[in-house]
Amino acid sequence: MSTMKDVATKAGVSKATVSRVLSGKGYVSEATKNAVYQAIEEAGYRPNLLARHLASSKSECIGLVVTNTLYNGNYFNELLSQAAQKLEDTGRQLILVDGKHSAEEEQQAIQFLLDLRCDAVIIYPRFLTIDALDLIIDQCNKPVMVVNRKLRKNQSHCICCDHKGSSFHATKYLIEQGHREIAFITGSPDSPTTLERLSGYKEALSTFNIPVQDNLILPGKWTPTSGAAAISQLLAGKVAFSAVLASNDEMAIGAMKTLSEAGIPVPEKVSVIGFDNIPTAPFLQPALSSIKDPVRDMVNEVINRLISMLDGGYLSHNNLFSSELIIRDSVRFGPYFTSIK
Amino acid sequence: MSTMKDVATKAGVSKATVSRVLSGKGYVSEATKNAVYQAIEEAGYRPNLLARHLASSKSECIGLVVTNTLYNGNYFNELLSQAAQKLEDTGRQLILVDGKHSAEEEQQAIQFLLDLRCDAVIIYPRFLTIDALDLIIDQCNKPVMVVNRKLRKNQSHCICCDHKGSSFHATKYLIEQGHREIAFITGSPDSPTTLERLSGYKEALSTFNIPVQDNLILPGKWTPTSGAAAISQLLAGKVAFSAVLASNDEMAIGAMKTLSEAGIPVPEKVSVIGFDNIPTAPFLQPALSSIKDPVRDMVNEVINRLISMLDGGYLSHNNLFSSELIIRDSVRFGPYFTSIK
DNA sequence: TTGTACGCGTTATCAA
DNA sequence: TTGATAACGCGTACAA
Repeated sequence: MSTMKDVATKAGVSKATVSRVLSGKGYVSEATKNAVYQAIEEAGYRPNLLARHLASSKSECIGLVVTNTLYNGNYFNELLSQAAQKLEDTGRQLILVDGKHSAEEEQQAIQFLLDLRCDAVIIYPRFLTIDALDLIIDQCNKPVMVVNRKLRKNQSHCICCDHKGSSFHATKYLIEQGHREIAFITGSPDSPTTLERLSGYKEALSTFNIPVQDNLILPGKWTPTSGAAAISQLLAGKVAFSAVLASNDEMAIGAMKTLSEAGIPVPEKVSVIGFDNIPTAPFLQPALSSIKDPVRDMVNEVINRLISMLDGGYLSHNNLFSSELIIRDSVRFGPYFTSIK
Repeated sequence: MSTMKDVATKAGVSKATVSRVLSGKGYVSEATKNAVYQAIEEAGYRPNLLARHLASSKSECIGLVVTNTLYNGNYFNELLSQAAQKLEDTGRQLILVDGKHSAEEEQQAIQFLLDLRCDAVIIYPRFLTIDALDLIIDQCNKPVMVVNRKLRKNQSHCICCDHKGSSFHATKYLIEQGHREIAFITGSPDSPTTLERLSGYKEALSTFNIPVQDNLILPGKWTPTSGAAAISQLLAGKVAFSAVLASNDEMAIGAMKTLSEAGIPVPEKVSVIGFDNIPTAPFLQPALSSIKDPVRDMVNEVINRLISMLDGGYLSHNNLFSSELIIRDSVRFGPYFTSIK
């Protein structure tokens, strides 16, 4: 690879002049400017970004850390594409690195980006605790934003979705439709989101003086298979239920499959609501109502706030974004298995 | 940020010694080693990767270029997660950068990775032509691999899926089931994959002496909506058909929705096959048969070959991977609209 | 308007 | 076993 020095000698000028031409800063005569451009062309010169970033201590890069176990599903796609598109306008590059599958590796990924001298870092955490994240932000001199985790200390460095609130509202909606036996399928036990959605469900029941039944709460793992298994378990136990709230759409889809195989029509006999809103789902299963997370809006806010930290100028703050309940079909009241009970 | 020099003075040694301790190369006494470790701890030292990579001209990074318009869909997810997981084992970092939405920007993204001195680059091209890609590989001194594009010149630098072959076989399968009026929904016109799948369809028809009917070939845009529209067009034109081959699963899903709304049972009256194999689809619509692209296998081969270019030692070559036809439900023969015709 | 010289934080090659 | 010192390629005061 040819360097700036090669270009300089070829054009008969010094390195400094070449640098000036490239950066557009400082005065250069038209004549030498052209000579330099020609030399660049002839040499097939390309700047070495490592050297440039090292010398200038700027990189115009924004890092994003996501665990590869999350490299699937609609949520990640929206996060990534929105971040990339939003950053396009600012002339910065988005760099995704793998958080792999442990808190330690997640932290290493952040360190990697920092060591690469990224201008800022976005974290969509999976394993790191709130305290660990707070500590990282404290110790780090670069702007850091955390998506989907409510921090204890650095609250302006995080953007969250009101999972508990939206779960509460979904449950409330079902109750208002007349449902009283509402099954709930949880997410993986290690996810904070799992707890938030579950607590929203419980709180709504309490608010309406409906007792929480443990046998209506089924453990899931975010997958269609686990959703299907949850319903099988319910049916095998002959537990009465007229509605299902699944902690994501994949599980809701699995649940609906089991229901339909058991000859239980949705939503005539059982209403189903999922979270996260898979785009293709309504095309296949209009009866699946869903709660749509405002991923795009959150990412938007994250980037805005990062830019403001870098350039200044941004003011408004909104930490907690609310989900939207999408009713794809009338959710009707028809308690199932009540007679059997 | 503290540097190696800080650590050196704190430990009472020279930079060179610190470097030796960190790299593990060269002889260092246990005593000074410990002193250095302690100084590193106290200083909260972190290596500057820019400087390291600059000095060593190695980065242990592999770049991946994908257009952000492709940051959705199952295909991208599999590509990304497989690449990340595969690279984990080799101790290298995967860096995804955005190819944005033009050939020029796609090339810039590659240049960016090269300028960052990535050890190798993987391209999943969307806009760059074969010739442009060949040129890039010729001019580039780093290993470059192209996914899903058959190059003219640097054939060992690309891995492809046999789209034409799999489309041929799917069509052949339908013909063998007795179908003769097979509708085909294309992908976006600017995609090479679109042409390959279409030509496989046409070739199969020719092979069995079935005339290609232009009014059975509908333009799609990869989306469920466009698939639905294609079938609407078919029905409005009262064109006879007993099977649909959609160029991806999203369109197949859209097509099935229109069919079911029109009261046409799948697969009893019309058989539908899609490409790419969305994981959740079978949970919702068992009647949708699909052709599964060997994304994981291809990425696997790409990484293997890159590693071999970097480290040496890899031998076998397989440029063209074949898809697998997944029949989710018996595809039956039942020409639709034949009576009307 | 241009060139010189130093710094950015490492690695790597010599001597010592 | 260690320490100077020269790269690595570029940005940038400062001087000319």
